[in-house]
Amino acid sequence: MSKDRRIRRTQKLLAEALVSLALEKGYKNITIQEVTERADIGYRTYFRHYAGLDELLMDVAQSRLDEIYEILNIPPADTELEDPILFFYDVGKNLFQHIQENQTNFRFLLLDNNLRFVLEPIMKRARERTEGILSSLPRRNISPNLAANHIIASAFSLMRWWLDNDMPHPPERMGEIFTNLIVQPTWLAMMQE
Amino acid sequence: MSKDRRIRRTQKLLAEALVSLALEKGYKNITIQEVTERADIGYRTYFRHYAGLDELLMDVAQSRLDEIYEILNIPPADTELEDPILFFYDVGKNLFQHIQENQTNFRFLLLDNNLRFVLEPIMKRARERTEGILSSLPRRNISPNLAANHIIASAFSLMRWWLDNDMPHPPERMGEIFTNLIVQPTWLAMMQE
DNA sequence: TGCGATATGGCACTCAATATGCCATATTTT
DNA sequence: AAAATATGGCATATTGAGTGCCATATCGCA
Repeated sequence: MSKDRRIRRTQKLLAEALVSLALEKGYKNITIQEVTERADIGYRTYFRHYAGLDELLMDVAQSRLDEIYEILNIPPADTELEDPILFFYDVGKNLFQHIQENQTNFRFLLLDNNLRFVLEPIMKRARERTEGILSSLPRRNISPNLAANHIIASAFSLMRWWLDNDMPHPPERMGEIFTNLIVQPTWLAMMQE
Repeated sequence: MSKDRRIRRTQKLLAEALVSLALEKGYKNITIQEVTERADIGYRTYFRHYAGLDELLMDVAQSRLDEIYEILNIPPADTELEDPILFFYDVGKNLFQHIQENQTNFRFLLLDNNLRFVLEPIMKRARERTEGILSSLPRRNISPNLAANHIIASAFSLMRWWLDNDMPHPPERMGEIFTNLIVQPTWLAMMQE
């Protein structure tokens, strides 16, 4: 916990105001003034916490990311995975499960086109981790870098499709689709040909 | 050709200034003032052509899109394709070919994270056309809508990877990768299981 | 070629929003 | 209870968007 209760209160209110406003009108169309008004926090106070809107946004994104990493508990990069495909399936299933339980925040982060820049570092990290896993494959007609890029980008587009269509399948089914449509084919495309 | 030579001149200069500035500092960080200065066009004149920065951007995007449609010459939606997979391969190959020949404009449009909102209508159109093609398949364990979403989103991420890594493969090879990594597997995932 | 139409350029101005300094007040920590 | 710190409100500087006005330059067309 950070030191002062007032700080936690202020930042919590600002974060909630940002998310709700962005869901209503899009991140691009909201101002710091609006956020402070909805949060019922003095305009002047905002700048004692964040330099601009993007900083608050980054803070919100980091919090959601921390929660995700906590839940997925991905093993460190030098760990030997006994069944990588199963690993991806599990991660996918848990991921979709978590998103379902925190819809508001993930609709905000994933569906607003003006928030892509926030996801960039997150996707980069995921790509690097994935590339590490794929690099252990013997034959590689497609570079692990490209394959990792494909898996992560496709995973994000799958999450977007799912949220955009009001989650027509349960998380388990999404894990299967992720495996059958993305992971398994990438694996095969790297090996065969 | 649009009517007045002065109009064409002004809009051309503004478009070039926008692209070069956005490539240097990112679309998010440029102002109308900067664009008019670099284009050597009066600030006041800008608003006689576009209501804001986004409008000029849309104009640029639309021009590139028109060029692409011209080159790909996609048959109308009610056309029966004899070999859909081959169709996707050809489109992919020509697409990568065209991007290679117009790098500057496509780096600008595809790699700037703050330009995603411009691509949205373009991707929507591509998704709808693709969904139409996939809907003719008999067995469908995965909905044509989801499959189309996957193919188009993956195609865009593939283009991005290619530009970001300074085009390590020729367009023909990219067409193959598009087919082997994305189109063919999607086809199979829809049928089998 | 010349003329009416139209596009451009520059200036002054309003408006909206960011951003900061100052100080009184409220809340928290110890 | 006292010292430390966070907040709120006000005044103000700054930046960039957007507009009205009018003189000038360029264009299309007869």
